[in-house]
Amino acid sequence: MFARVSSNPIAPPTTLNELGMESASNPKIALNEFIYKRGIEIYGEKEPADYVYQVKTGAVRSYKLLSDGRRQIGAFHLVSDIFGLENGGTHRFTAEAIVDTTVRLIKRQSLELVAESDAMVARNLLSMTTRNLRHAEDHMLLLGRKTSIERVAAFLIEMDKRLTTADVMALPMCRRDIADYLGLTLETVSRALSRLHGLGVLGFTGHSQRQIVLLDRSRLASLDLQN
Amino acid sequence: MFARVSSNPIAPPTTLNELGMESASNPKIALNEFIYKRGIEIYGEKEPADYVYQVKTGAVRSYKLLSDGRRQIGAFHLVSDIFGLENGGTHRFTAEAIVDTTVRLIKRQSLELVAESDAMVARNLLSMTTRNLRHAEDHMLLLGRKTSIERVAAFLIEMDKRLTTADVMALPMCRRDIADYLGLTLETVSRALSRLHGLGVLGFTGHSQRQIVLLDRSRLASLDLQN
DNA sequence: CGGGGGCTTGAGGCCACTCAACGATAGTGG
DNA sequence: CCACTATCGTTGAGTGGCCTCAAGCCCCCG
Repeated sequence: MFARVSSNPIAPPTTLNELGMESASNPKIALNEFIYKRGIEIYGEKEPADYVYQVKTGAVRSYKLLSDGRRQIGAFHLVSDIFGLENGGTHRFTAEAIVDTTVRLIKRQSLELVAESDAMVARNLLSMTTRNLRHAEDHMLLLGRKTSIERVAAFLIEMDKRLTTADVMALPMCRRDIADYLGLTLETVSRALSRLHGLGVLGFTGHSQRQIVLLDRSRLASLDLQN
Repeated sequence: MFARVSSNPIAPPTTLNELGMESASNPKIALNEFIYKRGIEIYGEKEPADYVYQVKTGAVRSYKLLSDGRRQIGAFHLVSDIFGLENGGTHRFTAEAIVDTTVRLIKRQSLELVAESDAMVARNLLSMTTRNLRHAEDHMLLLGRKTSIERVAAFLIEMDKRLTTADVMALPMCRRDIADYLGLTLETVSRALSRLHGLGVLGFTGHSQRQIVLLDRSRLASLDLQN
C-alpha cells in the first residue's frame, strides 16, 4: 500500500548518478518518483527485486524479522542513499519508510542491461555492493562484541557523518529503530543517551529528543573502541 | 612468517575456477601454493591486499579485533573457499590458519587486469562479493537478535552444509573460535552443545569433541528460528 | 481537551559472562 | 614409547549487564 505520484513530465534534473546512469555514454533511463507515507512498506523480504531505489527526501529502514517478531535493522537509508539493489532476484530485507519519503526508482532490468555493455556501470554495481559489505562487516563487530555505550556512541558517530547539515543532528528514527539497529532494547538506548548527556558529550535542542547536538566528538569517539 | 612451498612444476590440475580464471578465453595465470602452519597469520587487517586466496586443504578464520582484545570472527574459510578478495586496496580482516593449511594464491593485479576485458570474470567478482554480503547480512541477524542456543544451532547447520563428507562433522576450529564467531563466550558455546547433546540432537564420536554427529537435523533446525 | 505514541526512569529478573576447578587431549622431548 | 606439559573442553558458582515490566511525563494531533 503506497501513494503513487505521477512522474514528472519534464525530465527530472537528478538521476542515479552513483550508478553511472547519467554518464554521457548512456541514454537516460526513465526515472519515476514515488512517495511512501511514514511506516509504509516499500518492499518485503523475499519479494522479487524489480526496482532499485534512491532516497530523495526522508529516510528508510531495512530489516529482517524472526518468526516471533524480533527485528534486526541492517541499515538506515538517508537522503541520496541507494537501496534495494540485489544481485539475486529477490530482496534480502524488508524496507519501510521511517518518515514520509520520496524515492526515485529505476527498473532493475534496464540497469542490468546497461551494465552489460557499460563497464563503468558494472564497476559501480560492484563498488556499491562492496560498500554495503563493509558496512555489514563493521556492524558484525558492533553487534557481536561492543557494549551498549559503545554501540550508541558508534551510532551517533555514524549518523553525525551521514546527516549533519548544521551543528544539530535531526534523527529521523525513533528509539526502537535505533535499538533494533544496535541489537539492544529501546530502554537501553535511552539510558545510554542519558549517560552521554550526563557526561556532557551531547545535548538536546529542547524542541525534540531526536535533535541531538554533539558537544564533544573526540570524547564520544573515545567511548567507541575502534576496530 | 610462513612456510613457502615450491610451486608444482607440472601445471596444477585445479585453479580458481569460481572466478572464471580457467575459462577457455583466459590464458592461465600462474598459481602458487603456500602452506601456513596452524595459528599463523596469512594477512593482517589494513594490510595492502595484493593476493586472493583459495583454501586447498585446512581452514582459515577472518576476524577483527578491538583495541582491548575482543575479537569478532566474520567468517570461516573451508576447503575450496576463496577469501581475501577486497575491492579496495586493503584487507578488512586479519586471516589466520586454524590448522595447517595449504592455499592457492593469485595476484590481485592480474585478476583485475583480466576482469577488465573479460565480462564473465567481472560478473564472478560481483557474485562472490554478493555472496559474502548475504552471509554478513544473515550473521547480523544472528549476532543482534538470536539466543545462545539459536546461534549454536545455526552454526551447526551452517557447518553441516559446508563440511560434512560422511555423516560425521569434523570441526577444524576450537570452542573459542566458535564463540568469537557467534558473539558468545567459549563456556556458553560448550554449555549449548551439552544441552543439544542432552536433548539427543547431536552426538560425539568419542575420539574428539570436535567430531560431531548430527542425530536430528529437523529438531536442530527448529531450535534456530528462521528469518 | 482528551487520547495515544514516544521517551525516560526505576525496580527486579534472567541470560550470558566471569572466575575457577578439573578432566581429557594432543603435542613435545627425552 | 612414555612421561610431561600446555591447550582444550566441561561444569559449577556467583556476578553483572542488559532485558522486562511498569509508571509517569511530554508532546503532538485529532
